[in-house]
Amino acid sequence: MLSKKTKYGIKALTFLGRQEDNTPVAIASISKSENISLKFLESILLTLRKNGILGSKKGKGGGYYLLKSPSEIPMTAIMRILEGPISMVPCVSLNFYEKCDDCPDENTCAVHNLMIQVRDNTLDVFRNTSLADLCNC
Amino acid sequence: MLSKKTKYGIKALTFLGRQEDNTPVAIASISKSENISLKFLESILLTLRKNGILGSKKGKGGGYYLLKSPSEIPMTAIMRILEGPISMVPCVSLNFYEKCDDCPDENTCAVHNLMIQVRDNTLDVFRNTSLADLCNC
DNA sequence: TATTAATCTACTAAATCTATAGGGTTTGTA
DNA sequence: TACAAACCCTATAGATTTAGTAGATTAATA
Repeated sequence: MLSKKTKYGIKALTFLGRQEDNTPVAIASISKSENISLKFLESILLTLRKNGILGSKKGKGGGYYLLKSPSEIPMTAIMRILEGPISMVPCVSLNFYEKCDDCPDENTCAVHNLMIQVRDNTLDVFRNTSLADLCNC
Repeated sequence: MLSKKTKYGIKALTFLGRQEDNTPVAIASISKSENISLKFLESILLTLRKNGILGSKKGKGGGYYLLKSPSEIPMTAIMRILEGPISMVPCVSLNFYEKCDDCPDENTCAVHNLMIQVRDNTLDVFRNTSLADLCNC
């Protein structure tokens, strides 16, 4: 299941990507427009900033803005920052690999081999989608 | 993330599918062989039985066994029973649909449209995989 | 019939995660 | 200087996950 954190994050990013110019947008504006709890959104945008997706401006007229053009932001990046691993199990994760405690041999593990397929398919979607694609729908 | 419940469930089913004949296998055997907590596995197998995947036999010489041949058990069924919806958001779920509170219009929701793609790809994998495929690796 | 081996049922519990709320601090701008 | 906004820290209720404990029930067998 997609966490609300990710869902809200994507919605906020899409909202920012749809802005005419790239002037900062206040959290409160996004919160109202997208029906997202203000304080929750605050923490989400903060992690997006810390991970190089967003920039911020403090004080009056401040807010958040995209650091790159939406077409240059792949969904893989967004998903990994907000949701974490794209794989359903750590043992098939490219960026967050971890060995399973219980499994003696990955090569003969049914779950492992199945989840590699799922990962590849999901990855295909996210790699071929940028924030720009989400903004145009 | 795949829950341990699902992971263990799949491993147990694979173990059962790899048996020579279809005589009942005791939970304890599966538990030892697959490194799964006995009582946790017990509850997992119970739900698989209640959902028509497994049969059980009580008393001495009892245990669990597959009700159908592995090739007749699609992974979609197993996943839905153990993990629940295959979709990452309820608003794109075929079997567990729910409307989002926050979203005014699904057709223009970026998350919705993205997750439909993910669902379709994941579904493809599960639909084209049966338990038999997992047993042969 | 007594024993044993197994499933079944119910309750509990620790740990972690999720989604939020509150309050105070800092910084930039008008 | 006043204000508006991001920033930071803490707490927390609730849900979910992952078990563990205790016992009841059932069936085969000696």
